[in-house]
Amino acid sequence: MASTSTPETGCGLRERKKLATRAALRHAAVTLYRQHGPDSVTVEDICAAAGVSPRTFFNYFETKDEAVLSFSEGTPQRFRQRIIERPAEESPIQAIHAAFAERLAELKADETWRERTLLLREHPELLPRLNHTNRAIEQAVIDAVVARTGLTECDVYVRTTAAVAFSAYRVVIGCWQPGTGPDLIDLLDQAMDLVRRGLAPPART
Amino acid sequence: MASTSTPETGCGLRERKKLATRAALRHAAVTLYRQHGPDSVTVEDICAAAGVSPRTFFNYFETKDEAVLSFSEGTPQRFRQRIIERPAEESPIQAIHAAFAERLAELKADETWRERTLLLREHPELLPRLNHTNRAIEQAVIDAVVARTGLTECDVYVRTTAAVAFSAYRVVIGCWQPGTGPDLIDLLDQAMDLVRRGLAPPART
DNA sequence: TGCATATTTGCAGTGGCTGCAATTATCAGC
DNA sequence: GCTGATAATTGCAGCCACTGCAAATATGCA
Repeated sequence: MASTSTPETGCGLRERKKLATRAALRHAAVTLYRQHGPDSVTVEDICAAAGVSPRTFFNYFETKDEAVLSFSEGTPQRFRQRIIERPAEESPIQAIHAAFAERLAELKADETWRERTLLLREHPELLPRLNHTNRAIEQAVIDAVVARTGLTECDVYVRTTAAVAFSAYRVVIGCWQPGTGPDLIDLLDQAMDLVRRGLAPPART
Repeated sequence: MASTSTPETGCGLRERKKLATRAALRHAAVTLYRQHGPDSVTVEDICAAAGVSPRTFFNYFETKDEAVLSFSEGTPQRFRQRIIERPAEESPIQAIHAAFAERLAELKADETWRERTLLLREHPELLPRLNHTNRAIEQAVIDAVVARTGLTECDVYVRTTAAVAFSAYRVVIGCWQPGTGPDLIDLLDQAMDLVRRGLAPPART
């Protein structure tokens, strides 16, 4: 449990209880969302399943969906850092590609992430509500490109690169079919290859 | 007024009244949003300004934001059609580029669109809530690429092309500075050029 | 004019979300 | 262990977005 939380668990009882409550709420929310559909689950239901009062829910999450959709703290920062730390000779898009590949390799093994991915496939109406999270990550990519190039945040090259790379990343996750289809990383390579070639149409078979 | 509505105004009084009410609600919503900020405006406020009952608001729009953010009916279909009708010798990305350029040329002249653009600049917290609209347009682009290539909707090339092109389009609108900066269409050409070159880093000056 | 049909409205209710103040649980010093 | 400072949980009252339903009103048409 709490697999999306930062591993440095505080030693105090208080800290541990908070982590546990957070995890319980997350788990209850995902489970109930998958069982009954997002709109048929109330905050009250989630709290009943997690054993806390409804009011407490909003001490942990700002919105009902956040219990299901939010990443662990620091995810955008880690994206940024990873891209920045790639070898200097890589072009921005290459560095982003490599950083995304590293990240996907981790996520493939993360049980919580896989469950959330399933949930999003079962209830696509949730996708729009991911926007808050997505924007944070896209901003992280922008920051990283700024750091690598010295250009400004408003530069068209900077913004286009970040937006294009991130949309390829999302496409890949959207196309992925756990189990049956090609591997996540292979899909990412495929999409990034298309981008590198300027989206030239594929040869007809 | 009602500049985002389809021009074929029905001749009957009923039709005209509905159009007028819709336009009044839209106008009141945008004005109040700009004056007081989206979260300080209630549906009741909007209805008071438009002279209808609060219950009526929800006969016209599904959510409060929709009065401000939704496009006119048929916008996605028109996007799709425009892309499909480009000359067959153009590659998908070229066809999308051309269709987007046509669309932007229209929008530049649309008073309502400019006002909404200003609103989004003043209150960026609204951007995530555009997702509903954005997804409809991206789907239209996907459909168009499917029609042009005969590939399936789930094909990685199809999805990547649509997502990348549309994200470039959004970047352009986001970077645009009405009045002071470069022209919208020039920005689009710039971004699409970057995409065609596979986001190769710009030459250092 | 008068009937069929659309539109508007009021009303009652659900549920997300918030501020506040009271209660309960943890912690640190002794 | 005991105690006061501090933090987390909870209940409560309330705002507001949004919905279904049925009554009232406006429009279109014969």
